[in-house]
Amino acid sequence: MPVAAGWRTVPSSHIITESIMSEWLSIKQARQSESIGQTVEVRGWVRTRRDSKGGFSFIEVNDGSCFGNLQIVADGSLPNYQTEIVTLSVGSSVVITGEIKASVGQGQATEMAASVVRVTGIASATDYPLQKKQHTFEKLREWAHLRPRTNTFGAVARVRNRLSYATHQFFQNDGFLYVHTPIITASDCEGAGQMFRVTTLPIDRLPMSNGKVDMSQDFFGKASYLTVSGQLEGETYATALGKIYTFGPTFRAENSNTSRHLSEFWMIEPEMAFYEIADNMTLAERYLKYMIQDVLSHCAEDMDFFEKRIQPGVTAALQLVLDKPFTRMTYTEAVEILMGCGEKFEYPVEWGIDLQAEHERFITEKHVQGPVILYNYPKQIKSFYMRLNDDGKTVAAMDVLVPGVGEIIGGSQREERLDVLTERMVESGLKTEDYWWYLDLRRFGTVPHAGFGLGLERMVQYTTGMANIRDVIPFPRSPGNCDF
RNA sequence: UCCCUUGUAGCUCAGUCGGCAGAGCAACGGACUGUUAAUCCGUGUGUCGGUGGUUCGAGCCCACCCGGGGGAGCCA
Repeated sequence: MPVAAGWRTVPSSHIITESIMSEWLSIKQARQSESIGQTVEVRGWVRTRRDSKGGFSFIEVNDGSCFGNLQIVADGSLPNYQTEIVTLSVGSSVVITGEIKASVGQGQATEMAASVVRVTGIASATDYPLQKKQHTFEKLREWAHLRPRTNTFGAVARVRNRLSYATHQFFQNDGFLYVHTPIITASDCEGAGQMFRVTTLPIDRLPMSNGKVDMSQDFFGKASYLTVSGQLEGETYATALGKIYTFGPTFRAENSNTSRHLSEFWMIEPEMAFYEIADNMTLAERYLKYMIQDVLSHCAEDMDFFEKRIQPGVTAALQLVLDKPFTRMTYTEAVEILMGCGEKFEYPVEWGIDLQAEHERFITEKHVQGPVILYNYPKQIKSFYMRLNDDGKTVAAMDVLVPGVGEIIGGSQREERLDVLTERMVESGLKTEDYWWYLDLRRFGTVPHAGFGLGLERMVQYTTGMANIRDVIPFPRSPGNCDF
């Protein structure tokens, strides 16, 4: 057990003379019945205070270690009862020493009988924005610096943390190597939408040459951008070290205003040498199931909250994902189902079109009622690096669709044949010389390989049932919004 | 970017036909022998998103601008 190392809010010169009074427990520990009988210290923020008829007060304290609060019973005989305790407002920070006891009241196993209540910081009740009631998520976005103090955002933060941890566990246990791909890149990779420009040029007086901006004078001597994917760089390490994964921030300058898109988000991209499309699907399914299992077993209290207050049925849906193998379906099969289902779609279905949200939703929510892996898409609607199938018209691409969120994973087997890849690049209007290093992977010891990308925020949405992606990342960046 | 919708007290919202700006919660003051969003009594709360216009008179009507939400496209 960690021992409080003389932590105080007094000036540091005073700390040395203070003796260690009692053990510092997290609220999570203090709420467990094994802690009954101990005299300990807890530190956190006041969630609510209720004054009782008997001349004493209940203070609920939370420190983020778990969903629940610890109920503190502060007796009227405490020296600072009238001066401080009865004025304790929501959001104030406290350090409280007392004995953990079995709770007399309903709703909690333990409570603390306070012997010392120290107030480290008052949150003025008239100024503190968070009230002891529900706020809309839209309002809480305006207070993104304070929203982690609410039940919902605390729970989201813990689930997000657990999903990140589970990601590393899963890949590390499987022998994958964590590779850091660059954030700043000079290659307009994949042509995957608009990129953020990175520059040190003065925007009010750009150096011009022949009527165009002279990029040779920029920091890197050429145009550079924030990455939209670490995939191409990831492939270089996979084709040397076998199985790798990246996990980092990704940027898209698309003017997307939806509940499923961010301008800055976190992506996990495994890339595996000697993997074919079927191996890729198996890995994606194992990975998703591992994360879900991990969250269900380690964030039970938070998941109870999401089940009761955010999206009833979310835990049963996740449990179902664990129990059932993912349905695998070719694009062609999906199109046949959509054309024969009798459903009226806004966008008509025919072979060759990119599937619309309504089509994907029908497949995953109505037809399969669970996760589905669609694969072998028409080559026209997919990227140049995806491996051309023998039929000459489809590529070995795969999307994992889940109910509610839609596409959670996109991936493919990569084109390992130099001649086919070069031809596809030319078709796509890309300059092969810009990708000389990428093509080198096919020139020197080329191997079949595959990989995929998973958007962490969409995974957090899926596991928590949170409706808007802006509420599953601490500080959301979207068009027109870069506050905090 | 397009379509729809919305902006009024700290928060959630009502505001009729264009005629004095109004509820709940929070806050504040008080009461109450163990409370769980405690309860009860009392008190106050305003750049009606902004700018301009119509009108004797605009929260309400008109124009433009800004922000929020939902849907679509793009994708993860």
